Amino acid sequence: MRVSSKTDYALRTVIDLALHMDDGVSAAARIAERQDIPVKFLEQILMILKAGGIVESKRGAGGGYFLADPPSHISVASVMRLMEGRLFGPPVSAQRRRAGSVSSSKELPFEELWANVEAAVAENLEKISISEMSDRVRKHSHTSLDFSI
Amino acid sequence: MRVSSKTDYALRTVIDLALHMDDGVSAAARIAERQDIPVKFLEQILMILKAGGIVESKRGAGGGYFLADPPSHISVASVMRLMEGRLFGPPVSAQRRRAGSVSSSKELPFEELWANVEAAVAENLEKISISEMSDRVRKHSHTSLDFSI
DNA sequence: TCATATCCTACTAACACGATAGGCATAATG
DNA sequence: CATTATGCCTATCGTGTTAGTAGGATATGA
Ligand code: FES
Ligand code: FES
Repeated sequence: MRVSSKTDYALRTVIDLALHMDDGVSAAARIAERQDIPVKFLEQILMILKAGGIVESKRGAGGGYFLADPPSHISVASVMRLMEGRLFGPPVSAQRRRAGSVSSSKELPFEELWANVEAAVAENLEKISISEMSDRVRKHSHTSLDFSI
Repeated sequence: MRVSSKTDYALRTVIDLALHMDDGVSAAARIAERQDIPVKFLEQILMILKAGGIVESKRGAGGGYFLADPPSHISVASVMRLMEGRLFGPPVSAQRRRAGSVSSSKELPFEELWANVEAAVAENLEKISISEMSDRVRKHSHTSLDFSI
């Protein structure tokens, strides 16, 4: 079970915007090179983030993107939910499709199981804000100047 | 983020085996029809479950599969981990592949994040045993005889 | 008017997933 | 011994999702 690249990129993007709030707006191209994300792919991600109310934008020359809310008010969960839909969902097996989503009573224990896990994940990710994440990133880029070969 | 059908099938299979322990071994074909899983697909899943030490098998006529351990000693987590690899892992983005898994220090906060979530998921799933799951299933197939149209 | 942006849609390549197929190996049964 | 029932193993395939590209329309500041 892996997180999608899209979600990964989205998180990096939002954190990047938090780290560069003072510089005013950030053009997609700027973010892309800072975070090493394919520009055109990033544009799509930014559209989703905008539709989801996480970032706002300013068009035209000198334009770019910026966070719609203070970083401390944005949770990792909200970003992830926007990109992934459910944080931890049940499978949509062919079996289920054959049954036509008639969720028989035998399915209930499974639904309960997955719901519990999803709740655990949500609890975890709701607690972490983008400002916490950006703090961590900042700390790490200071401490290690990376003299490795 | 959805659980794969493979994991879903594997769980149902193991629970099915728990429910039919008295009948001796269960042939793959039996399990397949009881759980409505494509037989040949199930065979592959059973191979994995066997390699993972969760089920054992008896070959030849009258053969079949059975649990390697008592259901109370098998956790949902162990089955799921076997099928999915990591319970909740980081993405393997092209970015990361370009970097050649050099996990720079900037990645650490992310690794920490995913590791925490994975731990939460694990904690949740480690607690639930197959015997609990089979109990729940049993209870539900008794209580509701499903007179729905 | 030009350069620099966002915005939007369509397309495509690669991969993962769910599933299928065919055949070999082993064991029970008569 | 032949037959039948099973597990064991590998290859292949169709489809959907994912990750990434491409091109251009639209807006804005200088
Ligand atoms: S026992 Fe009925 S869903 Fe938990
Ligand atoms: S602050 Fe958590 S990884 Fe360094």
